[in-house]
Amino acid sequence: MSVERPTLDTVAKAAGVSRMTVSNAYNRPDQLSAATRERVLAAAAALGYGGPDPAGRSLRRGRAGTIGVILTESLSYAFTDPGLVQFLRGVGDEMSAAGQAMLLLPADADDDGSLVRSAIVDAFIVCSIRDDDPAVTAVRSRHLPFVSSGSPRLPAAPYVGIDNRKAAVLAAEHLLALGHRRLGIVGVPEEMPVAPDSRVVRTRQGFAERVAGFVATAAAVGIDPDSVVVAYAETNAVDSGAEAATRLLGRRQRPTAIFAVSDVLALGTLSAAASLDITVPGELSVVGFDDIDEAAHSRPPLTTIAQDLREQGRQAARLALGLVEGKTTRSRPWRPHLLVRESTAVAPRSRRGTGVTAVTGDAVVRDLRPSRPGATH
Amino acid sequence: MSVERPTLDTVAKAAGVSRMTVSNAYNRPDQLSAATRERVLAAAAALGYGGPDPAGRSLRRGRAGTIGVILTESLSYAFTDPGLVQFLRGVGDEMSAAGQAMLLLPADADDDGSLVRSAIVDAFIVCSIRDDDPAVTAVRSRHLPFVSSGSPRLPAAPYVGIDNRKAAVLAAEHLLALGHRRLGIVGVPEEMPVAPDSRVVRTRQGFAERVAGFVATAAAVGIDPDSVVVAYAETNAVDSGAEAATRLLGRRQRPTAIFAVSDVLALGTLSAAASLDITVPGELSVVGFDDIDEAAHSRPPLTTIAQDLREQGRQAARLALGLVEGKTTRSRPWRPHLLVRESTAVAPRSRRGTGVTAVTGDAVVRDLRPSRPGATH
DNA sequence: CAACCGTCCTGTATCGTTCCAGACTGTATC
DNA sequence: GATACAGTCTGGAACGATACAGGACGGTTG
Repeated sequence: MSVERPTLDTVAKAAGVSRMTVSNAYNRPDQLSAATRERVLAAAAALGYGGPDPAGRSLRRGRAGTIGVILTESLSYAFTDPGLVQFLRGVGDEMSAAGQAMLLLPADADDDGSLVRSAIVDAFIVCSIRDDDPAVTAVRSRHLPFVSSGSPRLPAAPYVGIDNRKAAVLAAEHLLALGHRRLGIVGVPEEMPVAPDSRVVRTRQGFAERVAGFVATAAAVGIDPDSVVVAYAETNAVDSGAEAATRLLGRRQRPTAIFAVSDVLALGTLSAAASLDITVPGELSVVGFDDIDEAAHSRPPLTTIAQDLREQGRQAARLALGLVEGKTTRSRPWRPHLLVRESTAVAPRSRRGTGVTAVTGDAVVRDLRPSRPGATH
Repeated sequence: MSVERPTLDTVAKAAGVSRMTVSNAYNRPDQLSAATRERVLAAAAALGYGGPDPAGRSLRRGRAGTIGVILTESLSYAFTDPGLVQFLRGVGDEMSAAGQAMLLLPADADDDGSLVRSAIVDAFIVCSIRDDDPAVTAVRSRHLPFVSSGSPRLPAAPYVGIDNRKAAVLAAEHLLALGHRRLGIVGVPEEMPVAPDSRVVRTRQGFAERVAGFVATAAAVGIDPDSVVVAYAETNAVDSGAEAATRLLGRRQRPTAIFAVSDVLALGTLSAAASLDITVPGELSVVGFDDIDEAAHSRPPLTTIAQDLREQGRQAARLALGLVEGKTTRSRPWRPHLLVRESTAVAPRSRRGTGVTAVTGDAVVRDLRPSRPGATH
């Protein structure tokens, strides 16, 4: 037993052939006779040779056969976010199909970008990381193709994602059309510390845009923006969402409708309402965001802004794989839509006037649409 | 703009230094003067050099800085299994801490093991894949250290996981102690086709052992093993679980207690019961397996066999990282335990005799414990 | 003045593979 | 009998990086 790992040369010598023949035995069986191949593989087995070293191959070929996925947060947190998991699932779909592997890189363990710099990949997919994060800087400096996804849209890179502001408008329109005038929002701070002990990852999943879009839409029909109270959850987790919603629902004039900037938070909101014996949608309407799997199975099933995160993941992967091949496909922005389930209903009869003229839902919706469609591009 | 990517040599020539000095500018700033370093980096930037190529480094250093995680199924399916996600989360914890990345390899896209053979990693973690799967064969042939996890325990490799049979005994003991005698099981076929269009991955997450352990325990107190009906779900998913449970609950003599071999299936069972207006735990007790996050939040909260999958992931990662360093740490087998929440209760008064002598819970439990503890090791 | 120091930098060898051009067979073709 | 031609196999030259040994140099020391 030698400590040295055998190489193509070792095997070649043992089998009495050239190095190249050994390589061919593994990679191009048609380039040598079956007998020779047999002999070579036998020699390799005897030496405990593990097959051509991928590191050598990757160097020579100039391809890694791997796409790097850079996650906003620690891997640990990433897996707790069902939306992100859906996205990764989509990426995985395409990777499997392309026979490639995916390398998961946590941005939070990578203050100096060293993980990114040492990743043996052909391209990157960057998930919801701000432009000024060291991980993004590192990606740029690698001069490898990359795709940005989620939010924000990184300059000079193909982007997969939705317009969060516009998406939130859909939620607001829906609730206003149902007659709701006392509105609340469960949000997440712009820069969310992922865990108490982790550095503040400069993440931005578009939560702020969602809040802004919602408030602006409400304001457009005469609702005082300051009356739309935003309760911030500490993190994007069910428990935090429940905690924030409890604060909102404990207020003197509690809202009749809550927009949660993610389904996870919306689930927390449902749970908070249940604890306080507030019926949904009878006394409280709840709209979520993302349409994660659980949204369909909650009680009641969640009305939400659906963005097909899995398909977005697929598209991001296709884009990245295409870039490796030198294709510069452009992707169209993604279209979210409102998915009405059972967590929203007509506003309960208010105990006092709201000061806002009642309008029919349809009228409101029409009024709120951009007057010059497409001009916002 | 040249098509050629610049290398250390290109930069060295441009900066008027040796190749090694450029390398040091990136990797060992203390090995050269600040002025030279500045000059080198400026030249690199001007040329659009992306920093030392990790492929070359990996070849030379003989380390990849990456652990490969081989998943039973397509990446797509993997992300839908909360238990597996928890495990991956644990792996991620350790990887982040060690400053390493994790490479996700779907076994199903890898009929011939080519993905495994071309993975640039220092070690593998194999998740719930049978010994005879091509992916496992490929791992073996790589002669790299690897850890097996879940089930089955692969020969000659460190293992992280529980004894599924013993774990299921805990579930059976609990239900029997509550007086249940008409028992049902929601299981998953031994070889589960992950998706209609995918090859049959030869997976085994220990589901069969769980069924066997449960039935044997019931038999030990005089229950006819054939009376313990097993309904097989097509896949390990909530909907499939609900479908299987519905079959079980539609039987003439419907069971008063159901053991689901995973929490996901148990959640499906709860949902099926709700649809059929069967109260849990009043008319039906349900025990799950895994203790995924959702188990605590279901209605009612799920009694389950807890195995700390996240911690198992951590341990698997530590083991793998250790093996790379040449440490041959041995791990002890993992200990599952029964976590009683609110989905189980004393059996409803039976409408007819069961033919089994009533025994107290405690007595049953004691009787069922192995007579020679430790002898099964 | 020789010996020696630390700092900064260079040159060569090597990691394990694959590409490429060509050489050597033996058979078929003109 | 020369030519062409697959089918096999070989040796040299990259691929892009790092390890390592050592050289140049200005300065200190005895």
